[in-house]
Amino acid sequence: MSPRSPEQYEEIRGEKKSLIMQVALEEFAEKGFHATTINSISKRAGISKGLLYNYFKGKDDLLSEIVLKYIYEIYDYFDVNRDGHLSEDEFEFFIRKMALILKEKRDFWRLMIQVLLQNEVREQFFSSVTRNANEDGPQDSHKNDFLISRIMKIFSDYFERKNDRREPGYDPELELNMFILTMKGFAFSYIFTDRDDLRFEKCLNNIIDLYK
Amino acid sequence: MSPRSPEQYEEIRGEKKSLIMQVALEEFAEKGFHATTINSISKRAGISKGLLYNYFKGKDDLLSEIVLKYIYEIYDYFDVNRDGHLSEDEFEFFIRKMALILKEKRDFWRLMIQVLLQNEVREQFFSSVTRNANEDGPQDSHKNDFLISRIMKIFSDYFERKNDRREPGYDPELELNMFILTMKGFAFSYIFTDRDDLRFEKCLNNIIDLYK
Amino acid sequence: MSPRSPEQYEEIRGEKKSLIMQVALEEFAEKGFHATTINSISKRAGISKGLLYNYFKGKDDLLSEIVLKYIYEIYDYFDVNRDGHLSEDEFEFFIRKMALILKEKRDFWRLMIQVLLQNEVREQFFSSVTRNANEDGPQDSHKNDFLISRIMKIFSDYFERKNDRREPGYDPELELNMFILTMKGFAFSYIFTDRDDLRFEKCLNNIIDLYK
Amino acid sequence: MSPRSPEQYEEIRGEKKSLIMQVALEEFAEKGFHATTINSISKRAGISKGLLYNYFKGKDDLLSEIVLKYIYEIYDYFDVNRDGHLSEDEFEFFIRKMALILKEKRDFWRLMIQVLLQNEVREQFFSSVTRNANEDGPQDSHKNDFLISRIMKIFSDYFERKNDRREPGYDPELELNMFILTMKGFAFSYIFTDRDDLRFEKCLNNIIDLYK
DNA sequence: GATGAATGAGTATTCATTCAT
DNA sequence: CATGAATGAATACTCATTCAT
Repeated sequence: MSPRSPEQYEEIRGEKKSLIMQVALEEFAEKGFHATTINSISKRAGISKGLLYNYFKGKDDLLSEIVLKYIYEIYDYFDVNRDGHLSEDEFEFFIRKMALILKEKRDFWRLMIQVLLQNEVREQFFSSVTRNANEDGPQDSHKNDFLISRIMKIFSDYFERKNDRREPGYDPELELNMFILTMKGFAFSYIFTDRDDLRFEKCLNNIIDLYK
Repeated sequence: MSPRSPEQYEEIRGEKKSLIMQVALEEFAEKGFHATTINSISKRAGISKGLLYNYFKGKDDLLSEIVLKYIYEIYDYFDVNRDGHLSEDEFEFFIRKMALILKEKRDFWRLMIQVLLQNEVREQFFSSVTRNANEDGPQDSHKNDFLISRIMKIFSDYFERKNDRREPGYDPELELNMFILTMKGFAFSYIFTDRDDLRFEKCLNNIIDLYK
Repeated sequence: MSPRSPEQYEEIRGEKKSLIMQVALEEFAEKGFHATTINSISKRAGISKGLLYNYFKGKDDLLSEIVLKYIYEIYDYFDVNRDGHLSEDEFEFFIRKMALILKEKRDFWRLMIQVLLQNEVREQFFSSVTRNANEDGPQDSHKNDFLISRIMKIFSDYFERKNDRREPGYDPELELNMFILTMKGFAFSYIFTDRDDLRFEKCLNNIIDLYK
Repeated sequence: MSPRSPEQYEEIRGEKKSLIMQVALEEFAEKGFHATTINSISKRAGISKGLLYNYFKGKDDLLSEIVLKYIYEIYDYFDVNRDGHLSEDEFEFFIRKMALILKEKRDFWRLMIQVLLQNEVREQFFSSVTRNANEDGPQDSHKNDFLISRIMKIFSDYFERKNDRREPGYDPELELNMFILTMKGFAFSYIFTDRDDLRFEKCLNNIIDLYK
């Protein structure tokens, strides 16, 4: 007789929203953002089209909520709020964690690549990131950049520190860039492959050997 | 006022077709395949919608013709019909050529990534390739695979040959995979960046140093 | 903690209903009937959508209840249940009262115009009215007509009576029609203007001078 | 075999566009803007929904094109580009022309009232008009105002001139406002009535008698 | 070859209304 | 009484494709 409590409503909303985002992510990853219809998402989620619009303003809003949610999740994964110092063991841990995230959030990365392929979006997102990481100046912590540039800075410092105890020809900036490039190669190979592959494990070990 | 010869007609047809494909590629790369309309393509090409359908069966046909055309172009770039033997100098030449192609055909690669993101397409395309390249058996020359697997085979042989004169721990298959992975990293970094970057040149030299 | 008496419940119901109708009228007047959503009404009234359906069968029902309520209010304003005789002073009082009602119920009139713009509704509403007023026969007191036609009849009689003491060319029916027409002009000018305007007062006085 | 000439295409476009606007106006006038569907318009015009969007950007664009078209038509009707001087005969001609336009464009006026009922739109449209007309200063011929304010100025001048030869109590501004008000009353009465009515002719004559 | 008007199936989105709690 | 999640029919709008000229 009596209506649900606000907490009950909040819980229902939270669960439904999660469900929709999960289902939508899968569809987006499989078929692409544009090729995925609101219809198929709601069908697959077992809800009506209208309900989806109770939770999201539209298809674009759904997309950006998904992207933001996962970015924050990944951010939390790395617990970036540490002292900023990366030991060699932590470095290895980091790399293996990255591989794990690639595996567990493969759908998200596929979606992310689609997003980054659109010219306008890409620039806001990535451009400033690498630039910030290579600079020594105080971090310019704009909202968007903050998450990734923070990680980049930690790696930049890591390779800078290795500079001290290496041979003269060692170029820390080149080393950083090559490391990032190699990780991107690993990531994209992984994302574009469906099944798990024994070779990836070997490559990962090799990358750690090379840059640790 | 004399009527054009059949050859002239053929040439006109060829040029128009090329123009349309060129324009379509740019639009696809900029806005994505689904977000690009036949209307905008024909407008930008300065022709009518109807005429486009004189040259292509439909939007999908336009896409696959573009993809095939560029794949063949890239294939020709490498002049793969050689003896299959790759010297160290040829290896370096190859890598630099690849970088050049990335630069000149950036639009194509952006489109290609979109294509490969669609699950069904991806599998037909890439999966068999790397497997073939790692096998010694006679080449399985299916249409699609042939082009890329042929190149892969040449690289596979290259690293196999280096095995003979290196230290005991050398693993040619791992070396091949790491090389491919690194090149992919280089490629994706390049594709997703708009402006040319000094760092890419340094990275390229480093890659050559590492794997030549 | 004692349960409310039935009377209290009834009072609460009445107040809630009034609140909803008041809010709905404002929204209808501002944005138009179709452009106003049940959602915005209930939000603005501080209640749930469901509750609104406890008081009204639907959006249409809400509309017609509003229209009827205000018509009766206006009817009461004029206290039409008099003897039907209109003195000159009462005539002036009437006109000024009309102006007052226009001012105080501006939202209602804006809604009313929307209603009358729909073909089907308009006919039921206004057509018979003026005809009735011009006829001498016994009033055809259909529900809808009754309210307005009663007023019209009073005015008709008023101008008929003036006929007796005026010059030969005096046409009471024309005078009635011109008076109604002028009042309509005044009304519409007023309704379509947001701010109060000094000129309206002057015009009103002029109208009274002309037809009193 | 050969395609239509640009002129032929232009002709087809023009006719179709007119047809759609005509039909849309009727529907808008009958059922109201919001209650009219693109579907019903296209059905009634005997075309597909898609075609409508070849000619108009959307429902709103369709509306504003209709409104503008008729405003310009009405403007032309009055041939306002005269010397600005209105003789008594021209005054009468003007009034009768207005009545004619009301009759012939009744659908348009019904639509116009709907438009003016929306708060934002109304202000841009009418507010500046009457103000401009009452001022003596040089006309501020902003785009929107120009059409109507020009007409208003002519009437304003007309009543100003009558001031010279009338008795002392004559107030030209009041006379102008009363005239406008009366014409509005005539217009609205006319617009809200379906059939033609003998009484309107009588009223019109009376108005001319009063203000000529 | 070439044009662009015309189609219609498909898509995102809205909103009155219902109903379990 | 009261709530707001849930529904689904309806609606504006898009776009690949066809076809008469």
